[in-house]
Amino acid sequence: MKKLIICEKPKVAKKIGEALGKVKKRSYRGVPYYEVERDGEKIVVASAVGHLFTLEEDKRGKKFGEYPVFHVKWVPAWMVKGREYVKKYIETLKKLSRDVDEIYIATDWDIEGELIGFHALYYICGRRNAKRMRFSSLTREEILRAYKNPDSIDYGLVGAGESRHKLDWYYGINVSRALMQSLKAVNRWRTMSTGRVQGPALAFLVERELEIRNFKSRKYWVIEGLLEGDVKAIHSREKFWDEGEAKEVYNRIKGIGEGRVLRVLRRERSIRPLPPFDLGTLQREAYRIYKLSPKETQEIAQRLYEKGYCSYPRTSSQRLPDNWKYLGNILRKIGEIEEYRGYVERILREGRRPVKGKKEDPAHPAIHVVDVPEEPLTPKEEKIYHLIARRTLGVFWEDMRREYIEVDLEIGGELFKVSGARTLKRGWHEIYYFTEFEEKEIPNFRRGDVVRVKEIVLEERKTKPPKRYTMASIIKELERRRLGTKSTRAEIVEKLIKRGYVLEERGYLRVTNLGMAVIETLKRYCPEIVEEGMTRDMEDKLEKVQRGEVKKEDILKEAEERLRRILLEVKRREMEIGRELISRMEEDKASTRCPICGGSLVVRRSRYGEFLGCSQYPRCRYIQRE
DNA sequence: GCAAGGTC
Repeated sequence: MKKLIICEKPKVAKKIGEALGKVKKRSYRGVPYYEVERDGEKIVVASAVGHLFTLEEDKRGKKFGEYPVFHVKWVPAWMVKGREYVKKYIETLKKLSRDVDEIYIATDWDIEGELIGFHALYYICGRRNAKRMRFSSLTREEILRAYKNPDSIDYGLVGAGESRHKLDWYYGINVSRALMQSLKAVNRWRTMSTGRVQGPALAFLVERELEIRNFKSRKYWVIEGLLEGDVKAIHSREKFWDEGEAKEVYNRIKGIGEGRVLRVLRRERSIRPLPPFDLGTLQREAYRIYKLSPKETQEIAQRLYEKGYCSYPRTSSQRLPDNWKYLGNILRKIGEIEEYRGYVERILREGRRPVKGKKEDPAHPAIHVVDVPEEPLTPKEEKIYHLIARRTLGVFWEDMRREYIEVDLEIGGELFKVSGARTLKRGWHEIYYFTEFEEKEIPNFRRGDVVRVKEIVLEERKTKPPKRYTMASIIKELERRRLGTKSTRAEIVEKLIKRGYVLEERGYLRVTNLGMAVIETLKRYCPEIVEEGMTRDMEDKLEKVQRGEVKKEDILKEAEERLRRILLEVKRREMEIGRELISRMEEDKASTRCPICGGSLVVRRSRYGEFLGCSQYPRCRYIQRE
């Protein structure tokens, strides 16, 4: 009996192999796989590298840029630029599956995992049936349990997965093309895109942009009492919206030189260590502390993972593995680093347990360091590594103790407040010192004390518009709105920037006029693509497909018909839309400009086909090559 | 060339 186990990624193949027994590592065309003997059977554990197949348009008889298009098929992903490496994985699976009696699918337990596994089985191994290992963590016990009690493939889930890809393709490709063809209709060109995630993401950036544009600042007044020793007391009303009222209070008390302490409230608070990193939190912290973009942080974390220094980065878990032996080993390793030794020794000696965060991920634990770098890291890798290391260690450490003091003060019959805060014990903050806590010492007020008031100040202030999103805050917002996945959010944001819909300006994301125009156009013609409800709606439909309540062909057909109607209308108005987009784009002086002379780029035709050239030809002979 | 999703 010979068995083949197909995993989602190489690292998991290794883990599963090792859980099943003593492995022999082999490789074919540079792709590793693992052989194990178990109960007299030979087991080969190999893997995919995520999706091995991708959707491609059936271009027969189609012109470039034509829409609508709905005829797509699955093709090997190595046919796509930049993904050539997929080929050797497909070839390896093909070779290994030739003489096996039984196949186990051991991809991640989710919609994409089911599809990845089925595609490998169907297109590479030429089978429809296999056993299915489902595990929610990669511990030895869990892997063995999944191996001994295999499930079967959930074809409903496979159908839902296929539908997810196709729906995203239908909407994304067609509406993107409609935008581009609208430009082309007025003889201009520019890469444009939108989709189920990009659309709503840009839409809520636009929403914030409009809030800022339409913001009317309001005046308000604050009254402060300056006390001895540079202490500020603030009138308990905080904001006076009425100038007359503020002045009345101010005039009444401005000459008063004394105040009386009514109440002193001291509260001690314990602050638990910040939980271990999920990807989103790591991205936010790396941006906040080092100004690394979420995409770069993700790439660095991926490299640290590949080098074996950190755990799997694409996780939404905030919990370390629940395995003391494993954690102990890791801690001992981190303890080899001089600056961490003292902490590690105490954690081990006292058997300290890590705190957990709220978020969980069935497939992976929180991001943690797993080893000490042997080779020197780049400066940025160094930063991320130690950020993760300190976070990991801090999770085991003691609570921080803080004291917050609130003082109520009476000045001329008005209530004022003074607040102070200080750290009593740093605890975990000693290790993970990247968060700042305000230290605001105030005198030791006691109830009944009479305090000298040096001056009463009346200040006019203005309300401020809401802040724009940053690279970091938008990732969190996407997460909150359940748009995109932990793996794709950073890329989505970069894409909006690349398209010229959004600019990063002094650290803040500002929507360009083009970005605004794209959303306005989409809202007018196909509002569903800018509504985040579309994701929710799609998920509902996919669940029905999975449960077998609806046929995938039906929901695909429905989407197709709907899009055909919408796109027909868009096509009829291409020139109008194109003109609108162009005029808004010009306001941005965006990169439709010729980089040589500043003229605009226009579509030109030669006997070799169409190309983009400078409008100033023949004065300027610039041609854009892509 | 356009999406979104997996992974190196």
